Amino acid sequence: MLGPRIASWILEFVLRRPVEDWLANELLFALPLPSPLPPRLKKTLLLRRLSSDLSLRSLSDRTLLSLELIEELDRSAGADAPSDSLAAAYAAVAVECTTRLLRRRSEDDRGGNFFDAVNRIWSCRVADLERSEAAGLVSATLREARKEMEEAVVNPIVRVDLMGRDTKMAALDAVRVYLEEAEKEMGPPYLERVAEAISEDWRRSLGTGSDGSVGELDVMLRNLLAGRVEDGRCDGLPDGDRAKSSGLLELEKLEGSVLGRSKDAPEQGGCSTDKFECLPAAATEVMKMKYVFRSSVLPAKIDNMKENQNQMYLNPVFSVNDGAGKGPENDHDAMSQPNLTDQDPSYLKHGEENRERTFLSSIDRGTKDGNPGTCSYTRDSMDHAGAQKPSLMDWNPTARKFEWDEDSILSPSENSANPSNKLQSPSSKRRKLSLPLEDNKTFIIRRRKRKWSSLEEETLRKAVERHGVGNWKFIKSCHPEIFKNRTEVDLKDKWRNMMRCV
DNA sequence: ATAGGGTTAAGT
DNA sequence: ACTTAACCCTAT
Repeated sequence: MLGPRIASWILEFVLRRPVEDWLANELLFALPLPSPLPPRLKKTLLLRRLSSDLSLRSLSDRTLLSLELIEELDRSAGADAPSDSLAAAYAAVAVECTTRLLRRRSEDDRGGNFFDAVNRIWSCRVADLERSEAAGLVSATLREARKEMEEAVVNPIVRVDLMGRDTKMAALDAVRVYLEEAEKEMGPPYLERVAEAISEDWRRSLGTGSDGSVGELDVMLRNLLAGRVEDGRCDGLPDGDRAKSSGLLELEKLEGSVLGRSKDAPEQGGCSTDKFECLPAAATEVMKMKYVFRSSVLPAKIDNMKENQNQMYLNPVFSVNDGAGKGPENDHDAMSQPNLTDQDPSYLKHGEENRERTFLSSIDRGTKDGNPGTCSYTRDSMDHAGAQKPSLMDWNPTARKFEWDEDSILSPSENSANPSNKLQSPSSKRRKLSLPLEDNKTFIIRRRKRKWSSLEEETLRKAVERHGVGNWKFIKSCHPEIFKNRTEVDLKDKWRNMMRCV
């Protein structure tokens, strides 16, 4: 049996190792993780995401978001204030996210993107931050930078000065410094600590031997995946590894004693959770987190394991950062990555990406409304967190539709050739949404209705006042946190509604 | 990306 | 049963 707690340990361990990103992702999907995810695992995922950005040398708004989420996570774990290095990284990345648009200015763009970015990042995002509980992220440096950015909007000399600076290197360095510090603070992966306490030999057999070879670990993980971790059961390990697997079981039992005497273990600053909680596995949050991570680390198109394996051999797109404090020396060989988008990772793009069969089994096919044709997610993070802020790892809120047919569950690759077919009704303009099972065996998932909060309404009202009607995407990007559960279309619809009442 | 028509479901 | 906010689909 592979319990949720052990699954967390394994994932944390893997995330801290230089395994391929796709492998880590597959494991994220395959493992029976607990829900809510343990804070320590969340933080590990976020750090890994940062690490990925760093090794890809791709800093974007999503990097900013990662840093914000880390701050929020630390804060909810009781940390007083974000560390200097976190605040410094945030400031440096914010500066880079703005100035890079200055550098990239092209013939058809007369700096408009830069002005947009200043507005979006500095006038909206940072201003929001200042007013929020996350104000700790707003350092003196950040304030100064904000002044400078706003000055740059009106003063070409400041812009030229900005362009002359290597803000990218500065930001990458700042992120690197923070990462090193954070990983040090986290200490070695939990699994490693437990294993260490039990047997040096066992630890080596997991592939963390002194030769630093990852091959063995890769093989083991692939076996694990090939065997499909189902129903919390891990029966895919080769015989030789079963012993290790049951060793894990023993570990779980030993958790108390081992951790009870973990004085020699490194301090667990920042993220207070020294140990993973063991909570019942509810699919929703786990899925959310999986989405966040998957969409953030993987290249846009990931269809199945086989393809990914091919990709691994033929086209090793990702140069995964060594993670666990191996140091900054590999900066030079981190080539720029064509496949990486600047998109906010927490938002999946389109239907095709949603059509992942891997996690179908985890979807809550709620039939509480008695409608057999609809699957409903219960993804209201407020429900879990009470009056708390929405979950950090909110599942992709912009996903609108989810569909598949029975055949594609059995053989996903064969039927996914032209997914858009299924969207079109052969005859009429619109499909009969209420009978999805009858005509084409397609499920339609409708998002749960969420009433607009007064904060959302007020923010929208002000934003429209400021930026005008119709700039929905821009407005959303100005308030990524407030509108994280809304699509641009939602904003538009809401405005339409608000206008109807007046 | 956005506008506008259409659908769903919560609330009365 | 009716209203309407929230959500979905698709032409442009």
